[in-house]
Amino acid sequence: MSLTYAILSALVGAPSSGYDLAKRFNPSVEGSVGFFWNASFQQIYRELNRLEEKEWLQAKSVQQENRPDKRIYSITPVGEQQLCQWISELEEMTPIKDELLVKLFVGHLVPRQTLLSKLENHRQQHQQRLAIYQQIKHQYFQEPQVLSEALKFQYMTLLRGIHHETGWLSWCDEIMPLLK
Amino acid sequence: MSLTYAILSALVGAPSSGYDLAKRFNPSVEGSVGFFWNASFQQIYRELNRLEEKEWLQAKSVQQENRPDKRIYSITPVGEQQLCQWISELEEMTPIKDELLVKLFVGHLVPRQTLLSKLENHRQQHQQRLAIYQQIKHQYFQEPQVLSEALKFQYMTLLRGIHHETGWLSWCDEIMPLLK
DNA sequence: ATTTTATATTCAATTTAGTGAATATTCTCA
DNA sequence: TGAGAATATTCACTAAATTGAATATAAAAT
Repeated sequence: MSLTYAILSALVGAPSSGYDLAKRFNPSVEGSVGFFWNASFQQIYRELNRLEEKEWLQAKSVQQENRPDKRIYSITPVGEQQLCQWISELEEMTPIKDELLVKLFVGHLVPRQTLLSKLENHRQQHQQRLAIYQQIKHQYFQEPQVLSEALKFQYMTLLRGIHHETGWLSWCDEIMPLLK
Repeated sequence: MSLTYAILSALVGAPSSGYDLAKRFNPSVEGSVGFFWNASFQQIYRELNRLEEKEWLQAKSVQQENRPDKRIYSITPVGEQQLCQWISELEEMTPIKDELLVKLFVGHLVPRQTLLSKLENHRQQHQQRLAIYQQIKHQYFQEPQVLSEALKFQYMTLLRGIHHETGWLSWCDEIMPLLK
């Protein structure tokens, strides 16, 4: 259900085409909803059509000369009202669901090197993702206390990404010695 | 696809009924797969039937006197082989998908107190979950260096849970002042 | 001139996940 | 004795996610 609201949220203050949205739903784009939600372009276009039909979004066709024409979606008052209501609802903690941990749980069934390689690989990926987040932090959020309201909230989600990645790194560092 | 393998993993060395499995797929049961995967009992029974049909699992009916009869599932050699092959495959980092962060991203649309209450609530839930994990750690994993191979891997997944919760707590502590 | 890449979107099919309702047995507690 | 809780499982429906294919325009690269 949340893709609905993730799209609505992404469009608040930033009307976008499906194509642009799809890019923003990718985790390595700055200031992006990709920090905390992701979806394929097919999912996004489908959801945009549903939301337009419900009139939570409205679309404006834009003729372009240098590229194919596109449709820019923006949130309607009804959509914003629905979004606000959803925000106010109670939500549960998101449970962990992670393939790597399933694999590790029965790690004794495979050679040690298999898992060690996986962990080294994951560690590196988390390190890279963290570097992206840190770069965004330094570029756009040098002085958090002077940010606009809207940006302050985006900064908080970025911080969540940073804590997420540092948590993975410290875990890797703690368990890799146990594996050797 | 991973529920398949999460179930296979859960049954390695611990044949169980659907009912017992369903309990183990709950995050607050010690030594449990619930640390890193969760599923409803309906999902689990359905998947057990599929896996029995594929002969990755076999079931043994057990008559009981004090309770309704049950079927105990255990992994077959084919199932274990499939599990090992899946473990060896490459997996991606699991992207974050979190409702609370979607809500926070557009937090400026609602009163501050709404989000502050949510954060306090989440902080408390993560704190409680962490306490459960710490308790399990102290009870079963006092001396990690002397654990059996199988238990050492389970310990690593428990540590992941601990890092996950501490990461959430430190994030809450960092952002809550920004919200006030 | 042709291929590739980027922009921009749609449709169909399948798989996986999630929810609600229902059934049956036995124990415990009032 | 009857209600409720715990054990044990199945069926049906709906929603969400995944995958593959397809179409079209225009720029850039070979």
